Formats: sequence, C-alpha cells, structure tokens
Amino acid sequence: MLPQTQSRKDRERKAREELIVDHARRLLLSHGFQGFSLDDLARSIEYSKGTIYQHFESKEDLALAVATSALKERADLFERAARFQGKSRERARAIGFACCHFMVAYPDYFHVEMMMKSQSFWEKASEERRRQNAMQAGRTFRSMLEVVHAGFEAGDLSRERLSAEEIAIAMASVTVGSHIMSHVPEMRLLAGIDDSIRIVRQNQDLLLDGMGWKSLLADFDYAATDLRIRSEIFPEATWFQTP
Amino acid sequence: MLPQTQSRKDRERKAREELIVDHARRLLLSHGFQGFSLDDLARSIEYSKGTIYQHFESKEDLALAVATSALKERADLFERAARFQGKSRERARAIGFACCHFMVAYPDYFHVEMMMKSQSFWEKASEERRRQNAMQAGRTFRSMLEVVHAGFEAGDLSRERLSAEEIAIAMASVTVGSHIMSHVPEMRLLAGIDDSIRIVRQNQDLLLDGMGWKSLLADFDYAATDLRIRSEIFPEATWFQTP
Amino acid sequence: MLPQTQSRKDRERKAREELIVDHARRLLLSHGFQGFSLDDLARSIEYSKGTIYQHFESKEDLALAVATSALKERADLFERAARFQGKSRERARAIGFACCHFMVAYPDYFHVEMMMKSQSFWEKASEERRRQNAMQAGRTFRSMLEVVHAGFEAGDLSRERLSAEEIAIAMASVTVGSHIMSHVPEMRLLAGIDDSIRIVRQNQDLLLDGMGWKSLLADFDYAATDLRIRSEIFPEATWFQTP
Amino acid sequence: MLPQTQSRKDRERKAREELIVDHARRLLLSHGFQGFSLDDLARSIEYSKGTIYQHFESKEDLALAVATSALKERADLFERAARFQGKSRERARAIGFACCHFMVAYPDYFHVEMMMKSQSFWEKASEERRRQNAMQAGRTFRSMLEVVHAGFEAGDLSRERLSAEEIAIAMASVTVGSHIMSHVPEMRLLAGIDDSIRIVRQNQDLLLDGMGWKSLLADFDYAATDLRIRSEIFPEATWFQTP
DNA sequence: CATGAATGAGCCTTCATTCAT
DNA sequence: TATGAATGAAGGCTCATTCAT
Repeated sequence: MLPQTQSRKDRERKAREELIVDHARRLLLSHGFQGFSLDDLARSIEYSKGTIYQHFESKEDLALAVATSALKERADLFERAARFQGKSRERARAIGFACCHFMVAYPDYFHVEMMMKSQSFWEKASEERRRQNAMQAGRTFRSMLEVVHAGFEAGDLSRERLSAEEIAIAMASVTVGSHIMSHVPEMRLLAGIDDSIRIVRQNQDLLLDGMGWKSLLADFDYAATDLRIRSEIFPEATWFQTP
Repeated sequence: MLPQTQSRKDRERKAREELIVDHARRLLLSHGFQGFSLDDLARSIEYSKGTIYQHFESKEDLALAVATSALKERADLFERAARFQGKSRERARAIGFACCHFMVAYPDYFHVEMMMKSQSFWEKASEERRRQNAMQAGRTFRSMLEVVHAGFEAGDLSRERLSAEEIAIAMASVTVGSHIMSHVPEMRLLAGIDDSIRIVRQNQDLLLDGMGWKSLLADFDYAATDLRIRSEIFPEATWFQTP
Repeated sequence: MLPQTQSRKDRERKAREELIVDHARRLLLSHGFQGFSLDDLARSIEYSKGTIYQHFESKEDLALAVATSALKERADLFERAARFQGKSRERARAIGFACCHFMVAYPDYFHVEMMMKSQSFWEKASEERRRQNAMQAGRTFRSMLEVVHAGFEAGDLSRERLSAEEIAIAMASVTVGSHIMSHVPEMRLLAGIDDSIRIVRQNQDLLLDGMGWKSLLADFDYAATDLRIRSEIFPEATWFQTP
Repeated sequence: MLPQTQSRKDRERKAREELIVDHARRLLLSHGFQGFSLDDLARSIEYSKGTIYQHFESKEDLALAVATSALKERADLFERAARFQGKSRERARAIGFACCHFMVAYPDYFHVEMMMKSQSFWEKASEERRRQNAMQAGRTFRSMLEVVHAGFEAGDLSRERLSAEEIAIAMASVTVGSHIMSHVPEMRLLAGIDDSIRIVRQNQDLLLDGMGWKSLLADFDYAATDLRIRSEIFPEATWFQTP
C-alpha cells in the first residue's frame, strides 16, 4: 500500500474518532453518563454502533476519551495563560481567565468529571486512555503551580501560610464552585444573578486577596491587565466584555 | 370513619413515606440516580413496588423528595448556625461549620444535585414536590443573608463593594467547590490532600478574609470559636477535631 | 391473604416455571446452548423475556434447571429400575432398560451435558441450582452402585478385577457412546443401522458379559426378563418391542 | 501466465488454507463453535477476515473443514493401526490405541462433532466440503471393518452372533462413551477417576472380551503387545506409559 | 488479491411502570 | 390498599458478512 493511501486512511480514522468524541461530548453533557446511550450517539453520527466499537472498547472508554479531550484543551489554555508576561498576580489572573474561557466552551464539563468518580468506571476504560487522562490532569495542575511559585519568588505571596498545592487547589475550588453555583437556577433566582462569569472572576479575586497575593485588587486596577490578557493570549475569547 | 382512624392512617402514611425516602436516600447517594432501582428500594423497605407508586408518581418525583429532605436538613442546620451568639464573622464561621457537617453526613449529595439539572427530570416530578424544594432552598439562602446583613450592620463588612447576595453566593461557591475538588482522586494525589474538611474550611476563611470580613483570620484566633460552635450548636458533630 | 390464594399463586408460579423449562429444553436440545436464544424462548412460551428473568437469574441458570430436570427424571427411572426383583444381572439389565427409556424421551440430552463443561457456565448459575444438580447426579450413580454391589454379594460378579465404580462407569460409558454413535447419520449409513435402541442394549450386554457378570447372555435368555421389566417397572415404555 | 507461477500460487493458496485450518482448529476446540470468532482467527493468522472468506464460504464451511482435517488425521492413524502385524485381537487393540492417541491430541474433538448435528450447519457448508467429510469418515470405518474381518477369518471371532458393522460400531461406541464419561467432572468425582485413558482402554477390552474375541484378556497378556504397538506404529505416542 | 471499516441484526439483561387480584 | 407478575422498550455489546479501496 502506498504511503499516501496509508496516511489518508489514518487521517480518516482520526477524523472519525474526533467526530465520535465531539458528538459524544454533547450527549454526555446533556444526559449524564448513564443517560447517554450509544444508540443515540450512533444515530447522531450517522454511523452504526459497531463502528463506535472499532474506536473505543467500551462506553466508559469513550467517555474517558471525551473527558481527556476536554482536559487537554484546558491544559492548553492554562499553559498559554501561564506564559503571560506580567506580575505574578496578573499571571494568576490570566489562569482565572483561561478557566472562564474553558467554562464558556464546556459549560457542563463538571458533569463529566463527576461520572469518573466510581471505581468501576476506570476499570472498564483502556490502560492507554487512563494514562493520557492522568497526563493532561498533570499539565493543568503544573501550570497553576508554576504561577504560584513565581508569586513566591517575587515576594508577592507568602510562603509561610499555605503550600503551593494548597493555593492551587483553592484557586481551582473557587472557580469550580462559583461556576456551578452561578448556574443553579434557584441560585440565579434567589441571588439575582445574570452574569455567571462576573461572579466567577469576582470570587477568584476575593480568594487571591484573602491569601494576600499582591497586588490586592483594592490596590491595583486589573481592567487593563484583562484587556492585555485578552488581546495577547486569548484573542478568541468573544465572551469577554470590557466593563 | 372516625377522625381518629383517619389520623392514624395519615400518620401511618406519613411514616411509610419517610421510610421510603430514608432508604431511597441511601441508595440514591451510593448509586446515583440512574443506578438506583426501584426493585432494590422495594426490597430494602420490604414493601412492594406498587406501594412506592402510591406515594410518588415517578422515580423522578421520589428522587426530588429525597433531595428536598436533604435540603430541609441543610436548612435546619443553617438556621441553627445563624443563631450562634457572637461577632458576625463568627456566625459566618458557624454557617461554614454547618455546611461541613452536612457534607460529612451526605458526602455524595452533590451527585443528587447534578442529576436535577436536566430539564426532563423536573417535568416528571409533581408540582407540589417542586414547590417544597424551592422553599427549602430559600430557607438555606436566607440564613446566609441574615448573617451577612448582621456583618453589614456591625460594620464588620463593607456594604460598598459587594451585595449581600453576592457575598452569600461566594460563601456557597467556595464551599461547594472545595468539597468537590478535595474529593477528586487526581487532586488528592497531585496536591497530597488527606483531610478534605480542613481544605474546605481553609478556603472559606481565605474568601471571607478576601472580602475584608472582620475580624480577619490574621487578627483573631477562631479555634475557641470553633469549640463553642461545636458545643453550643452542633454537639452531634463527631467529625470535628480540635487542632 | 388467604392460604388458598397463596397456594394457587404458588401453583401458578410452579406451572409457569415448568412451562419455561419444557420449552427451553426443546430449544436447547435443538440449537445447543449458545444457539438457544431467550428471544426465541419468550416467543415460544408467549411470555415476555422479563418474565423468564423472574424465575431464572441468567441464561445459564435456566439451562442448568433444564439439565437438572432431565437428570431428576433419569434418577427416578434408575431408582425404579434398581428395585426390580430378580438376579443381579437382571437388575443391571433393568438399569440399561431405564437408560434406553430416558434416551427415547431425551434423544439429544448429551448436548446439554456438553454445554456444562465450561467453568464460566457454572459461575453464572445460582448456588441452589448447582446443589440440586449435584444431588440428582448422585442419585443416578448410587442406583448403579447398588446393583453392582448386589452382584458382588450374590457372587455373580467378581470383586477382584474391577471396583464397583469402574463397573458403573463402564455401564454408563457404553450406553452413552452407543447412543451417540448410533445416531450419527454417517454411522447409520455406513453400518446400516435402523434401530438405535437395539444397538445400545446389545452393546450393554456385550460389556456386562465381558465383565463376567452372571448369567452371561450366552447362558440365559433375557427376553422374558425384558418383558417383566417392561410390565412391572416401565409400563409406559411404548418404544419396547418384543422380538 | 507461466505454469510455474500458477503452481507456485496454488501452493501458496494451499499453504494459507492449511494455516487457517490449523489456527481455526485450536480456537474451535477451545471455545466451541459459537464461541469461536472470525475476528480472533484473523488476528491469530495475521490475515484479514476478508482473506478467510476467499477460502471458505461461511463460518460453518470453515468449521467443517476443521472437522474433516481432524477426521483425516484419525483415518490416517486407524490405517496405520490396522496394518499392525499380529493376531486379529492385537490389531483391534492397535485400533483402540490409535483412538486413544487421537483423543490425547484432540481432547475436545467431540465438541466439534456435536456442533455438526444441527441441520442448519450442513446447509451452510459447501457441497465439496461435505463430500470430503463423508470420505474421511468412510476411511476410518473401513479400517475397523478390515480388522474385524481378519478376526472372522482367523476364527478369533464368531461370525454368527454379530455382523462386522455391529462389531465396529460397538468398538467405536465404547471408546467415545468412555472418553466422554471419564471427562465429566461429576463422574470423575463420584467414581474417583484420575486416568481417563486407562478407563477407555479397560472398557474397550471388556467389550471385546464380551464379544468373545480371542484371545480373551484373561488368557493373554497384552502388555507386550502394547509396547510393540507403541514402538512399531506410534513412536510419537508420548502419553503411553508402561504399567 | 488483500484489506478492514462498516454494517445491522441479534444477543443477554435491566427496570420503570401498570394492573388484575 | 398492597401486591408482584408481566411487560416491553431500552441498554451495552458482539460478530458474520460485505464491499470499496
């Protein structure tokens, strides 16, 4: 077989796999793992169920591929954000920006993460897929740690009070939590929320201020930073509105 | 029929309904909505499936009753916490304590909340059940608002920067997010977490400090407060360890 | 609930279970275990597949029930045969008769036994069903041993050469083998067989003679014995023809 | 196209067909007909499924080819055995030896024969393949008949009682039956069997003795014969143990 | 010729819901 | 009113067979 043919086949295979993952993501996010059926997926991609099984060895394997593909995208965004040129707090802000950007793209992504909590889930996914997932998770976390350490070194952030890992997890927590809470319909009603992203970013800032990460929001105007983040790092972030 | 008989029947009916909800909660939390089967439940309560359908019009209706009963319990805890005697920040801390207490009791409760996000879920639940759910959510939120307003009035918290609703939602967000993130296996591994509750409370404190809610953690030792919260409000909180 | 109602329900349940086993036997014998489908069975019994699962916990469990029901019938026949009044060799002949009777009723029964060879089969059947199967197998074997020991005691059969178990297994082997071979179409053609039963009984006799089990066929006319076996023990054996 | 090329292609084709049959035999014997998948086979032979279909018109056709190839091997063994130099009873013993040899090589071969009992199986196999199967079955049977006739002619065996075909079928029956029964787990347990081959040969001898085939086991020591059979005819029979 | 992606019918099994008793 | 047998539509998954390349 000619190399060209081989590579065309490879490309087609890859494209089909992406097609499957894309449609699976949509269905998975809207129905949850158990409510997501391979029959629906097959109908949606206009291929037969058998074809899906030529790419993924089980429903769990496919779901993990979906999760990993999102995770990879998040890791890419975080790495870009961590490269932002500026004070450490500005770089942390860029990571927060990246996280918001991710949330806009995958508003229900946390559903997917929840499904991965059960042990039996992981047992049914392929070894290779598990490995890739762990790798992408690591990349995301490392980007955050990098910025935290930059804060330590610049003296913007105290080394005494919290470890780098605690700070990273706090950043992740407030972001995830704010995202979830600001989308709960009852919360939106009770608290009169209309702009989820604003809530998320505001809470991120409160937390970083609480850590004493300089410069505090009270001492510095980050509006210009946000504009730079947007134009230098995330020109595709159409959701971002200047105040 | 005599009124007494009627009321005995009513009481029996109510008791059976509680029995069903109690067992359903256990199964729902451990298997998730789709993994929870009415056959298992019927076996567990030692009534038949038909009997379940005399109390709940669908599986979704029952699940909503479970969620509402948990929500009610949470609202009860929050109301108790809000009544704590002390500075406003201490009362906020009591609410955080209540939230941790709830999490220890229902560690997988967020799974249940997630399942309720799909639209089809609500359509299959009864009107009455939906109403009760909203009511309990309101009670929880109002307890938080009450403490925030106390902070405003005492001058412990600035009225200028954030609205009471924003503050309440920030508190809820950091709690939920920290709870979730501190239970993700990868996070625990990457960040070396072993005590989820400590992470949750720490992040709550960082946030309140970030808001400038007095007295800041840096200026005040809350260890004694925690002991009082425990002994005066939540004597049943066996998970609480003095440091 | 009145006892009558209870017992009527029980009877109905038992009858349905027998209906299922009867139809399953037919399908199992004609298509083999793997070729036998629960869809076909459901169509055949005119109940839904779900109903089958209210009686049997898996396809394997059902198949084992089929095998056990046949085994029980065989054990019943053997026990009746072992009680035949006469010389020990006549009683052995009665057991051979019983075996032929069983074969006429279940000509493809050995298909079923073959399917039970795989380990995974047994794992999927219920504990209770496995127990019953072992019990029926034991009954069959004990009937054979009883007659062999009667031969020993009467001095019709040498104790020196073979153990009782070896003799029993030889009897079973020649019967099973003759049954199978005399039904292979090619064999029937090559050897010009038209009466399978005659072949089976002939081979049984050759074997017993080979063991020196008195009285040898050469020394005694068993035709009258066969008539007695038939009239005293198996009046229902319509396949039996006087020569 | 040059004849040489043609014949080379033919040879390659034949070699591939043998490769397929060899691997198919292994899989078929270990998983049974329905449990044997063409995907597994294709992986095992390192050709594609399409290629298999260029040699066999269906799965059944292939399975029949496997059965026929085993049958051919058995016929070869029987023909070698029939050529043993010695008394007729010794030659019969050599055939029994051949049969045991075959069983050791293909312990699950009877599974394959069982699968061929269903009518639909034969309908899906090719005419040519069916013809070859019948041919190999004939060779096996003729070898047995040859030895039986030698017994008649030598006066070792009575012509009066049984026809040559009946004797041949009896030999085949006791062998097959003993093989099967001595492998049934329950039987092994109940009768305390540990050496299947011993059981098979013992029962063969009992049967031949029962026919009065001279010299009877009681009158002659066949141990030396067995050694000669092994060294002169089946030097490859490593399973054979001198007692 | 060889390939292997695609098919689609079929498999066993589960379960929310209904309804005659 | 309580029951639980019956249902039947899915569910995830397999695999013999075909056919464009």
